[in-house]
Amino acid sequence: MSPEVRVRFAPSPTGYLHIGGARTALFNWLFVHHHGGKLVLRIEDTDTKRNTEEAAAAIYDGLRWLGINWDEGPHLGGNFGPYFQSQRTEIYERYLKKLQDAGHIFEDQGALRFRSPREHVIVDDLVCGKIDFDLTNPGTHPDMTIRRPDGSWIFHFVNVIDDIEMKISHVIRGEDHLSNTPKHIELYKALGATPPNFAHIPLILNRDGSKMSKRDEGASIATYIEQGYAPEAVRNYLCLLGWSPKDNREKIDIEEVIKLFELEKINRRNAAFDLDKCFWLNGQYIAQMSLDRFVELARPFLEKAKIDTSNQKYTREVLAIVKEKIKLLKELPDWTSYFFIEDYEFDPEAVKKVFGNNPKAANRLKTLRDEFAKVDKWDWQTLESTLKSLAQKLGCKTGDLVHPARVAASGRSVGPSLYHMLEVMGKERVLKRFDRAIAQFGAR
RNA sequence: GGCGCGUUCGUCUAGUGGUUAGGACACGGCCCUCUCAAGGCCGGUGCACGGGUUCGACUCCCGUACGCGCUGCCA
Repeated sequence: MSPEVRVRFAPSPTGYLHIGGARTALFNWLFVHHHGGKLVLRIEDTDTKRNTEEAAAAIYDGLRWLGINWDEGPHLGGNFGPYFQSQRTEIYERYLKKLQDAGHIFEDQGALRFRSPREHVIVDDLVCGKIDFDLTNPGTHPDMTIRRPDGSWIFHFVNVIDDIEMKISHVIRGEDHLSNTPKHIELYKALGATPPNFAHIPLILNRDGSKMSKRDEGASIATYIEQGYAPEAVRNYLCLLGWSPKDNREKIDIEEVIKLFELEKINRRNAAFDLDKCFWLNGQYIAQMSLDRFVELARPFLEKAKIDTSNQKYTREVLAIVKEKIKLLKELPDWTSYFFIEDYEFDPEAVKKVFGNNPKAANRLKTLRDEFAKVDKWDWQTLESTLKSLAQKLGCKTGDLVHPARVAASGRSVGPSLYHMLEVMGKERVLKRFDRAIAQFGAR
């Protein structure tokens, strides 16, 4: 018989989702999706009884954003709840009684400790292999505390109880727990339970190898949400930390990862988090995603910047031409605001560079304006050929017309392809903008 | 200190006894070009060190160094 695959992600509610936690959750999720089974989300709030829901919200948000859905847990329930440790006291009492009756527990200054059997414990880890821990020496491996004098529970105990009660088949967690595992196995044995399979995955560190803490750049998933990363890109990057498809692919969709994912192929060495590469991968995702998806991701960022997106067709056309330029969604307002308002500001640097020391620029712009006024078919191809033939006629470089036109129409020197930009803006708007610029910069 | 785990370009990685040690990010150069990007091409940088084993080690074994984790009445 092969029992159902049941895994869990068991964070404690700290108010944010750590990138390492997210990766642990992701590997659990991948494992379940590869084999079929259930992912349980369990909130380990033994220590902090207050504000659990609030502090756990960041975890829910982060997981949902990454597309990591759970099958049992908060908001969903399930047959093995409650899914908050703070609500499971009776269960823990029951198991404690069992251990006490069997003589495994002793009191020490009001706290309760588990008496170790003092044996070697073999941890047969799916990632790390067989490891022999010698727990015979009480000096180096003291009997663990399972309950404090105030009655609150210690992680090692409740974690094991919950995994037994929730019928967890595979414990996939950070390598920081590897050394705790033999202690946990002692508990399983004392309770007559079969230990689950264990898989300890490497940790995620900073670029310099130091431990990533809350303050470090990129440590919290909230950062990626705020900066405007595409969730599928961050998820892809996370997959590549400690795991690889082994065929040099970097951008690989999640369905493919699910198909290839195996715990045995996870690396054993800690990985440094490379924000540059995550950023690059995000750019790849944005460039290659559908326009529909881009529009969907862009919406909240435009709304937040109070950009009027009521003209959906126009908004979509604008987004289509800036899509290939954007690396982070938070850049969107900067790249698009001038499409939506007429009183956009002129970047002084750009004005100076284009009109400042070249009196001809405004005149050229005027000439271009008159040529454009005659254009009937207002598309980028026509605009390009019109502009280029005018440049030839005037004996100037294409850029001599392009730059003034760009500054006139957008107020800045950087932007998407000029011709596409003008096409999207439409003839009437463009001519008006040219007129405004000619009036403003031509008379000096 | 003790115990455990790890060590291939700066970073993520491929590689499991015989390879010019491959890819990607980042970096530098060139090309393309209306700006900024993107893209294309080229380039440098790596098997921690020392012993074995072997005809032959990045690859196997031992040691050293370094890193990380655990060693809590944190999780």
